[in-house]
Amino acid sequence: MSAPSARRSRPSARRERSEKARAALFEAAARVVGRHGYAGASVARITAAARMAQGSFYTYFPSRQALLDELLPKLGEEMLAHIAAAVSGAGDEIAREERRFRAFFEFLQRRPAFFRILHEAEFFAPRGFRRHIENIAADYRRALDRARARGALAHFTEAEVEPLVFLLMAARSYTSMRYAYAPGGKVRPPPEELVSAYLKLLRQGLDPPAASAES
Amino acid sequence: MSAPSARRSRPSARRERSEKARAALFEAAARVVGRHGYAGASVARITAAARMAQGSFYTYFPSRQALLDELLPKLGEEMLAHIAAAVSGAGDEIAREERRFRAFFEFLQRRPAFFRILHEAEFFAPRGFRRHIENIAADYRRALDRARARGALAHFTEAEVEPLVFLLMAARSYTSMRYAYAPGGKVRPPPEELVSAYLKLLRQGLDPPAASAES
Amino acid sequence: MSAPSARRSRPSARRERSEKARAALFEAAARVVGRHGYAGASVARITAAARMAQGSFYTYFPSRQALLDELLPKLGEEMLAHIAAAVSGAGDEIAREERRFRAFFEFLQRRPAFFRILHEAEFFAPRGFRRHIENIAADYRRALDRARARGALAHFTEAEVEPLVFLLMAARSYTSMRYAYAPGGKVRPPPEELVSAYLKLLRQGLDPPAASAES
Amino acid sequence: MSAPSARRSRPSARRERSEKARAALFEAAARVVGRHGYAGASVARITAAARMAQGSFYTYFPSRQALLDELLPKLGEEMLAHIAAAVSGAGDEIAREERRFRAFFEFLQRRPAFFRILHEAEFFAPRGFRRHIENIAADYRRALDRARARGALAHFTEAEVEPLVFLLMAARSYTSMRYAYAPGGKVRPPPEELVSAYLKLLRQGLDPPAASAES
DNA sequence: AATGAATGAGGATTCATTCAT
DNA sequence: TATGAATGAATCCTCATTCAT
Repeated sequence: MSAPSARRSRPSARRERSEKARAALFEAAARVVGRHGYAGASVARITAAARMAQGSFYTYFPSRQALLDELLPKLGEEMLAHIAAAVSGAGDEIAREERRFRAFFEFLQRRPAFFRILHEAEFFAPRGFRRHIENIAADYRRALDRARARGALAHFTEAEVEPLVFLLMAARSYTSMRYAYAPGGKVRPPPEELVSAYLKLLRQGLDPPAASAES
Repeated sequence: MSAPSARRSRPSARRERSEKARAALFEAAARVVGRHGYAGASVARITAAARMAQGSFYTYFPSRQALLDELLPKLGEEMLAHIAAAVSGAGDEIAREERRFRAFFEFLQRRPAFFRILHEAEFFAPRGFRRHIENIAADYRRALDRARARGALAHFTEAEVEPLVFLLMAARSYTSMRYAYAPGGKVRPPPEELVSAYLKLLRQGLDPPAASAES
Repeated sequence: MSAPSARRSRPSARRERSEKARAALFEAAARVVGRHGYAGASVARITAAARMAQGSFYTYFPSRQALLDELLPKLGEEMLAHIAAAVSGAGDEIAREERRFRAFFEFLQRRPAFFRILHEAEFFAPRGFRRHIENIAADYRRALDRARARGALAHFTEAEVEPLVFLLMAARSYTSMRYAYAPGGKVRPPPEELVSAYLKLLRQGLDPPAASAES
Repeated sequence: MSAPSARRSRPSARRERSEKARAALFEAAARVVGRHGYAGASVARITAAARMAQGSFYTYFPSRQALLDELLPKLGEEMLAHIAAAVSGAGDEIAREERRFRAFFEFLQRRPAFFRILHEAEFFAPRGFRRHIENIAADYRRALDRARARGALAHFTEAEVEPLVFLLMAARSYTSMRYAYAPGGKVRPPPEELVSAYLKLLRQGLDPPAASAES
């Protein structure tokens, strides 16, 4: 009764359409979360933004949470790429960290939705958040390991590298909440005092060497 | 139109009972948020935990949000007191910061609910979160100003002190998410590597002075 | 164990205090209904306006509804008095009705709360509304009966007098909703066209006598 | 991205079912308001009467109020149609008004719920009430303008026509409260004395021409 | 595969009335 | 008698998910 090839298109074409729809949902979700937060990212809103029927959502994702949990890791990769590009070719490790720090804020500005997605994910998309943190931390870890191979960070033990990674991540993530976010979803560049304070901390610690020598 | 005081029970007795009920709601809310998060802290659950009728809630708080917003600042003061006690009498500024850092983690362990209350507040009780951050930052700020008066932190400019405050707050807050939280609401002490890495960073920065000189 | 006369004041003094409190609640209720409508006239608001504890309300009235039901009849008597004063000494029955009509609108302006109390009572205080209507109608009825005794309204049968009463009440009550109410609880005087149209209707009916003769 | 029409049931089938559900809610609401009043017309009751889940309500109406506000204008059009049919072909303007007056009461009897819906709407569905009043008044206005074009109502000025409209509306609306409503939601026909008194008023005013001349 | 209507549990809040003090 | 805290039923609305078409 049915004529298979006539009735439906080639499997690959189907696959393609499917991928497109998934991607559209992603895009829509990012926009919606950026504007309304995870809590406001109802399936209704997301599908509306993707110009799709509400029910169709469940063809592409098993649940609302599943999509939300993929959101951050996906954008996180963009962020990593952006930072990697910024770092390439910099001088000593602190110069490289400065590039990373600034690049992080640049990325926030370029992709303002990312700010909200990143910061809310911890509670609204915890699986996604963890995956993202692991991705970023692993990347950072590789960078610091290479730095150590080059002789830098010499006074930190092997076991201290991971904590160090989180301390550096802390610096940019936490301060971005304080210094980058402006009402209305706007994202500002970091004030220079923040960058310089950070760099001084990285170069010499809390106190100048002389002071530490005397103590 | 008003009656002599002998005619009805001391107003103070009522006041007292009232205070008790309010306090019970606070306690209950802290417990509930600790276990279920802010999102799960429905008025129904909170009043049930306080063994009280749902409607009674509104005798003590104008809204659910109002209570939730008071939660963190209140516990934050406890935290501040705990840290202040721990710091008193320590040596140089870095030793003091070590005490603060450790005391922060101690407090998390003593008051496991605080961990969740602190970290979720940013999104579920933003007013309370901001008040808390301001309280903590102001306190920190005073500490660093005193340190500078004693000659420490000499290479930071006046304008860099506030950023520095947030960098220090970042260190403990962000790493606690990674190192202190264990599933089931358990809170662990920080690994020694975290503390030592932090202290090295504060003493000498990323690279030992010699190394940085040579690079 | 008790010394009666020392402990409490004379019964009449008590009665007096009690009356005062009741009156205060009335006043308060009228104010509150005027501003917030019956629906917004919660016991809490009324007692607050009367500077009294919520619970005390039930010493003076068996229920919220009981007070609300007394409100309109009470104010209605004031209104009757006002209208009666205005009518006294006027000429023919239509001149008298003009006085009543205008006096009704004057009263609404003098007592703006009355407007709302009157119009909402039908649904929120139906017993009070019915009592009020009966009072007004009975008064009107007496006036028309006297008019008939003077030879006016000669073409109406005895049985048509009551309907007539309601037709006259209709005119002022219904048109006040349309022409007297202004947003913000303000009450305006009736436009002259309303009064003149009404009087023409009363003097000659819809069509001038000549016209009706010709038809 | 959209599918051929053969693939799923005709959209019209869905549309139809949807219309049916909306209509069912209307019907249910009219019944419920008729019996319990607007205040008792909870979404729970309405949906129960329409044999539908509570949540489904919001597929068809954005809010409870939105439905309630549509109720009266909708029924009002039915009423207008009923009255228009009754009036057609009557003689002079007063004969026509008699037809309208009687038709109004007939409609109340045919649709007993309308009585309550009409009278409570002023406070519980004010937007709907205003729309309804405007509809009715506009219709009336057209009728009187036509009458004037035919030479009737000659002694009223242009500016007095609108007030006149409201005086006529007043007559039927207000007296229906008194004469048509019976406990239990029953609606009675108007007593003949009401009709005759009304007509005498319209034909000759309060006093017969002779009497008024003599006074 | 796509649609969008249907579901129903769950949540915050209000308020008349009761009651212990 | 006066107080004001306590009660708990009732209400509107949201939304993830399911399901018939």
